[in-house]
Amino acid sequence: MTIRQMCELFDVTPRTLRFYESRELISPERRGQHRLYNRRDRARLKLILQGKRFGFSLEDIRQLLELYDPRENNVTQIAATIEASRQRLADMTRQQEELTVAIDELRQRIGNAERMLEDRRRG
Amino acid sequence: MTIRQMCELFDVTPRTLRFYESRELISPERRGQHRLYNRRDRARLKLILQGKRFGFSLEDIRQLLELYDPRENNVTQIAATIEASRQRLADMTRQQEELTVAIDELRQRIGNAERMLEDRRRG
DNA sequence: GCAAAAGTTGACGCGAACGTAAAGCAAAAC
DNA sequence: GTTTTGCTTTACGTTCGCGTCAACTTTTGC
Repeated sequence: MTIRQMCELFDVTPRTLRFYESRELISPERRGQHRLYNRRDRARLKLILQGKRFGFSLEDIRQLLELYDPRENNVTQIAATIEASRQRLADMTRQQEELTVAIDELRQRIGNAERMLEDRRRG
Repeated sequence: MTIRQMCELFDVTPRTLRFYESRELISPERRGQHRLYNRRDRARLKLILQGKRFGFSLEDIRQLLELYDPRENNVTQIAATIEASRQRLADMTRQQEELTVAIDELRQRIGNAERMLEDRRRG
Protein backbone atom coordinates (compact mmCIF):
# COMPACT_ATOMS: atom_id res chain seq x y z
CA MET A 1 0.00 0.00 0.00
CA THR A 2 1.43 3.36 -1.06
CA ILE A 3 1.72 6.44 1.07
CA ARG A 4 -1.17 8.08 -0.74
CA GLN A 5 -3.46 5.15 -0.11
CA MET A 6 -2.55 5.19 3.55
CA CYS A 7 -3.31 8.90 3.71
CA GLU A 8 -6.76 8.46 2.26
CA LEU A 9 -7.52 5.45 4.44
CA PHE A 10 -6.60 7.19 7.68
CA ASP A 11 -7.21 10.80 6.70
CA VAL A 12 -3.68 12.02 7.34
CA THR A 13 -1.09 13.77 5.14
CA PRO A 14 2.11 12.27 3.74
CA ARG A 15 4.02 14.68 5.96
CA THR A 16 2.40 13.13 9.00
CA LEU A 17 3.38 9.59 8.00
CA ARG A 18 6.97 10.60 7.29
CA PHE A 19 7.05 12.47 10.57
CA TYR A 20 5.86 9.41 12.50
CA GLU A 21 8.50 7.39 10.71
CA SER A 22 11.20 9.88 11.71
CA ARG A 23 10.06 9.40 15.29
CA GLU A 24 10.26 5.64 14.82
CA LEU A 25 6.58 4.97 15.30
CA ILE A 26 6.27 3.18 11.98
CA SER A 27 8.88 1.75 9.62
CA PRO A 28 7.47 0.86 6.20
CA GLU A 29 9.48 -1.18 3.71
CA ARG A 30 11.10 0.43 0.71
CA ARG A 31 10.67 -0.44 -2.91
CA GLY A 32 13.56 1.58 -4.27
CA GLN A 33 13.03 4.97 -2.69
CA HIS A 34 9.28 4.64 -2.25
CA ARG A 35 7.60 3.54 0.95
CA LEU A 36 5.33 0.52 1.15
CA TYR A 37 2.94 0.03 4.06
CA ASN A 38 1.68 -3.38 5.13
CA ARG A 39 -0.93 -4.68 7.58
CA ARG A 40 1.38 -4.23 10.54
CA ASP A 41 1.96 -0.60 9.64
CA ARG A 42 -1.75 -0.03 9.38
CA ALA A 43 -2.37 -1.59 12.78
CA ARG A 44 0.32 0.61 14.30
CA LEU A 45 -1.01 3.76 12.69
CA LYS A 46 -4.47 2.99 13.99
CA LEU A 47 -3.07 2.72 17.51
CA ILE A 48 -1.10 5.94 17.05
CA LEU A 49 -4.16 7.93 16.05
CA GLN A 50 -6.16 6.43 18.88
CA GLY A 51 -3.45 7.26 21.38
CA LYS A 52 -3.46 10.83 20.15
CA ARG A 53 -7.17 11.14 20.80
CA PHE A 54 -6.50 10.04 24.36
CA GLY A 55 -4.08 12.94 24.70
CA PHE A 56 -0.85 10.92 24.74
CA SER A 57 2.37 12.31 23.31
CA LEU A 58 4.02 10.56 20.38
CA GLU A 59 6.78 9.43 22.72
CA ASP A 60 4.23 7.85 25.08
CA ILE A 61 2.67 6.13 22.11
CA ARG A 62 6.02 4.89 20.86
CA GLN A 63 6.57 3.11 24.15
CA LEU A 64 3.11 1.58 24.04
CA LEU A 65 3.76 0.28 20.54
CA GLU A 66 6.76 -1.61 21.87
CA LEU A 67 4.28 -3.57 23.95
CA TYR A 68 1.95 -4.20 21.04
CA ASP A 69 4.63 -5.67 18.86
CA PRO A 70 8.06 -5.79 20.41
CA ARG A 71 11.26 -5.43 18.43
CA GLU A 72 13.59 -5.53 21.41
CA ASN A 73 14.05 -8.93 23.00
CA ASN A 74 16.19 -7.65 25.83
CA VAL A 75 14.66 -8.65 29.16
CA THR A 76 15.26 -5.36 30.95
CA GLN A 77 13.81 -3.55 27.94
CA ILE A 78 10.66 -5.63 28.14
CA ALA A 79 10.36 -4.96 31.85
CA ALA A 80 10.72 -1.23 31.21
CA THR A 81 8.07 -1.37 28.50
CA ILE A 82 5.70 -3.16 30.84
CA GLU A 83 6.28 -0.61 33.56
CA ALA A 84 5.68 2.31 31.18
CA SER A 85 2.54 0.58 29.92
CA ARG A 86 1.25 0.13 33.44
CA GLN A 87 1.62 3.85 33.90
CA ARG A 88 -0.34 4.56 30.71
CA LEU A 89 -3.00 2.11 31.84
CA ALA A 90 -3.29 3.95 35.14
CA ASP A 91 -3.63 7.24 33.23
CA MET A 92 -6.34 5.75 31.08
CA THR A 93 -8.39 4.27 33.90
CA ARG A 94 -8.23 7.54 35.81
CA GLN A 95 -9.23 9.40 32.69
CA GLN A 96 -12.12 7.01 32.20
CA GLU A 97 -13.40 7.63 35.71
CA GLU A 98 -13.11 11.38 35.28
CA LEU A 99 -14.83 11.17 31.92
CA THR A 100 -17.82 9.36 33.36
CA VAL A 101 -18.35 12.09 35.95
CA ALA A 102 -17.63 14.92 33.52
CA ILE A 103 -20.01 13.57 30.88
CA ASP A 104 -22.77 13.30 33.42
CA GLU A 105 -22.27 16.84 34.62
CA LEU A 106 -21.96 18.26 31.12
CA ARG A 107 -25.24 16.60 30.13
CA GLN A 108 -27.00 18.27 33.03
CA ARG A 109 -25.47 21.65 32.25
CA ILE A 110 -26.57 21.40 28.64
CA GLY A 111 -30.06 20.44 29.78
CA ASN A 112 -30.23 23.43 32.09
CA ALA A 113 -28.98 25.78 29.42
CA GLU A 114 -31.53 24.46 26.96
CA ARG A 115 -34.39 25.07 29.37
CA MET A 116 -33.06 28.53 30.14
CA LEU A 117 -32.84 29.28 26.45
CA GLU A 118 -36.43 28.19 25.89
CA ASP A 119 -37.61 30.45 28.72
CA ARG A 120 -35.75 33.40 27.22
CA ARG A 121 -37.24 32.83 23.80
CA ARG A 122 -40.79 32.70 25.11
CA GLY A 123 -40.64 35.59 27.51
CA MET B 1 -6.04 33.60 47.58
CA THR B 2 -2.76 34.76 46.00
CA ILE B 3 -1.26 33.50 42.79
CA ARG B 4 1.34 31.53 44.72
CA GLN B 5 -1.28 29.74 46.78
CA MET B 6 -3.20 28.86 43.63
CA CYS B 7 -0.04 27.47 42.09
CA GLU B 8 0.64 25.20 45.03
CA LEU B 9 -2.96 24.08 45.27
CA PHE B 10 -3.20 23.11 41.61
CA ASP B 11 0.45 22.38 40.85
CA VAL B 12 0.82 24.93 38.08
CA THR B 13 3.18 27.88 37.59
CA PRO B 14 2.31 31.59 37.82
CA ARG B 15 3.09 31.83 34.13
CA THR B 16 0.38 29.30 33.42
CA LEU B 17 -2.25 31.23 35.42
CA ARG B 18 -1.35 34.52 33.73
CA PHE B 19 -1.43 32.78 30.38
CA TYR B 20 -4.92 31.40 31.02
CA GLU B 21 -5.97 34.88 32.06
CA SER B 22 -4.61 36.35 28.83
CA ARG B 23 -6.73 33.81 26.98
CA GLU B 24 -9.74 34.86 29.06
CA LEU B 25 -10.22 31.54 30.79
CA ILE B 26 -10.03 33.11 34.25
CA SER B 27 -10.28 36.71 35.42
CA PRO B 28 -9.15 37.19 39.02
CA GLU B 29 -9.76 40.45 40.87
CA ARG B 30 -7.02 42.94 41.51
CA ARG B 31 -5.88 44.38 44.82
CA GLY B 32 -3.70 47.14 43.46
CA GLN B 33 -1.59 45.34 40.91
CA HIS B 34 -1.76 41.94 42.55
CA ARG B 35 -4.17 39.19 41.51
CA LEU B 36 -6.67 37.67 43.91
CA TYR B 37 -8.37 34.35 43.14
CA ASN B 38 -11.75 33.38 44.62
CA ARG B 39 -13.85 30.22 44.71
CA ARG B 40 -15.18 30.82 41.23
CA ASP B 41 -11.66 31.08 39.83
CA ARG B 42 -10.70 27.84 41.54
CA ALA B 43 -13.71 26.04 40.12
CA ARG B 44 -12.87 27.30 36.65
CA LEU B 45 -9.22 26.30 36.92
CA LYS B 46 -10.22 22.83 38.02
CA LEU B 47 -12.37 22.49 34.91
CA ILE B 48 -9.58 23.84 32.74
CA LEU B 49 -7.06 21.29 33.98
CA GLN B 50 -9.61 18.51 33.61
CA GLY B 51 -10.41 19.57 30.06
CA LYS B 52 -6.72 19.51 29.25
CA ARG B 53 -6.43 15.92 30.43
CA PHE B 54 -9.24 15.05 28.04
CA GLY B 55 -7.15 16.50 25.23
CA PHE B 56 -9.20 19.65 24.61
CA SER B 57 -7.59 22.86 23.43
CA LEU B 58 -7.77 25.96 25.58
CA GLU B 59 -10.20 27.46 23.10
CA ASP B 60 -12.51 24.44 23.38
CA ILE B 61 -12.33 24.76 27.12
CA ARG B 62 -13.08 28.47 27.02
CA GLN B 63 -16.33 27.73 25.21
CA LEU B 64 -17.25 25.03 27.71
CA LEU B 65 -16.65 27.46 30.58
CA GLU B 66 -19.24 29.77 29.06
CA LEU B 67 -21.74 27.01 29.70
CA TYR B 68 -20.58 26.43 33.26
CA ASP B 69 -21.00 30.04 34.25
CA PRO B 70 -22.17 32.31 31.48
CA ARG B 71 -21.19 35.97 31.20
CA GLU B 72 -22.98 36.62 27.92
CA ASN B 73 -26.75 36.84 28.14
CA ASN B 74 -27.23 37.15 24.41
CA VAL B 75 -29.63 34.46 23.18
CA THR B 76 -27.75 33.57 20.03
CA GLN B 77 -24.55 33.39 22.08
CA ILE B 78 -26.16 30.93 24.46
CA ALA B 79 -27.40 28.82 21.56
CA ALA B 80 -23.91 28.77 20.09
CA THR B 81 -22.44 27.76 23.44
CA ILE B 82 -24.94 24.93 23.71
CA GLU B 83 -24.12 23.70 20.25
CA ALA B 84 -20.38 23.78 20.89
CA SER B 85 -20.94 21.95 24.16
CA ARG B 86 -22.95 19.26 22.43
CA GLN B 87 -20.00 18.70 20.15
CA ARG B 88 -17.62 18.39 23.11
CA LEU B 89 -20.07 15.97 24.74
CA ALA B 90 -20.07 13.85 21.61
CA ASP B 91 -16.25 13.88 21.62
CA MET B 92 -16.23 12.79 25.23
CA THR B 93 -18.71 9.95 24.85
CA ARG B 94 -16.83 8.62 21.86
CA GLN B 95 -13.61 8.90 23.76
CA GLN B 96 -15.18 7.02 26.65
CA GLU B 97 -16.23 4.17 24.42
CA GLU B 98 -12.82 3.96 22.82
CA LEU B 99 -11.16 4.10 26.21
CA THR B 100 -13.17 1.16 27.50
CA VAL B 101 -12.03 -1.01 24.61
CA ALA B 102 -8.46 0.24 24.71
CA ILE B 103 -8.10 -0.30 28.45
CA ASP B 104 -9.33 -3.84 28.07
CA GLU B 105 -6.90 -4.60 25.31
CA LEU B 106 -3.98 -2.93 27.05
CA ARG B 107 -4.64 -5.01 30.18
CA GLN B 108 -4.46 -8.19 28.14
CA ARG B 109 -1.27 -7.08 26.40
CA ILE B 110 0.37 -6.29 29.70
CA GLY B 111 -0.70 -9.67 31.03
CA ASN B 112 0.80 -11.43 28.03
CA ALA B 113 4.02 -9.49 28.28
CA GLU B 114 4.31 -10.32 31.98
CA ARG B 115 3.91 -14.03 31.32
CA MET B 116 6.43 -13.86 28.51
CA LEU B 117 8.87 -12.04 30.75
CA GLU B 118 8.52 -14.71 33.43
CA ASP B 119 9.21 -17.45 30.91
CA ARG B 120 12.33 -15.66 29.73
CA ARG B 121 13.63 -15.21 33.23
CA ARG B 122 13.19 -18.89 34.08
CA GLY B 123 14.48 -20.36 30.84
C1' DG C 1 10.74 9.11 -25.52
C1' DC C 2 8.86 12.68 -22.94
C1' DA C 3 5.75 15.17 -20.05
C1' DA C 4 3.01 14.69 -16.01
C1' DA C 5 2.15 12.60 -11.71
C1' DA C 6 3.73 10.75 -7.50
C1' DG C 7 7.23 10.19 -4.31
C1' DT C 8 11.69 11.67 -1.94
C1' DT C 9 14.72 14.53 1.20
C1' DG C 10 15.93 18.80 3.35
C1' DA C 11 14.75 23.09 5.39
C1' DC C 12 12.21 26.68 7.23
C1' DG C 13 7.61 28.12 9.26
C1' DC C 14 3.83 28.06 12.50
C1' DG C 15 0.31 27.85 16.31
C1' DA C 16 -0.39 26.09 20.90
C1' DA C 17 1.08 26.17 25.52
C1' DC C 18 3.86 27.53 28.15
C1' DG C 19 9.41 28.55 30.07
C1' DT C 20 12.56 31.97 31.26
C1' DA C 21 15.19 36.06 31.76
C1' DA C 22 15.01 41.22 32.43
C1' DA C 23 13.47 45.19 34.67
C1' DG C 24 10.49 47.41 37.82
C1' DC C 25 7.18 48.31 41.75
C1' DA C 26 5.49 47.67 46.43
C1' DA C 27 4.61 45.82 50.79
C1' DA C 28 7.00 43.56 54.68
C1' DA C 29 10.86 42.22 57.54
C1' DC C 30 14.78 43.43 60.01
C1' DG D 1 15.37 52.96 56.12
C1' DT D 2 16.97 49.84 53.24
C1' DT D 3 16.99 45.19 51.96
C1' DT D 4 14.46 41.29 50.93
C1' DT D 5 10.39 39.07 49.19
C1' DG D 6 6.63 38.71 46.13
C1' DC D 7 4.31 40.12 42.48
C1' DT D 8 4.03 42.69 38.01
C1' DT D 9 4.69 43.43 32.80
C1' DT D 10 7.40 42.80 28.59
C1' DA D 11 9.47 40.04 25.53
C1' DC D 12 12.09 36.61 23.49
C1' DG D 13 12.88 31.32 23.64
C1' DT D 14 11.34 26.38 23.38
C1' DT D 15 8.99 21.96 22.39
C1' DC D 16 5.49 19.37 19.96
C1' DG D 17 3.20 18.18 15.91
C1' DC D 18 2.97 18.87 11.96
C1' DG D 19 2.36 22.54 7.26
C1' DT D 20 4.64 24.28 3.40
C1' DC D 21 7.69 25.28 0.08
C1' DA D 22 11.86 23.94 -2.88
C1' DA D 23 14.63 21.02 -5.46
C1' DC D 24 15.21 16.43 -7.07
C1' DT D 25 14.31 11.52 -8.59
C1' DT D 26 11.28 7.99 -10.13
C1' DT D 27 7.44 6.04 -12.05
C1' DT D 28 3.52 6.13 -15.08
C1' DG D 29 0.50 7.53 -19.06
C1' DC D 30 0.26 8.43 -23.79
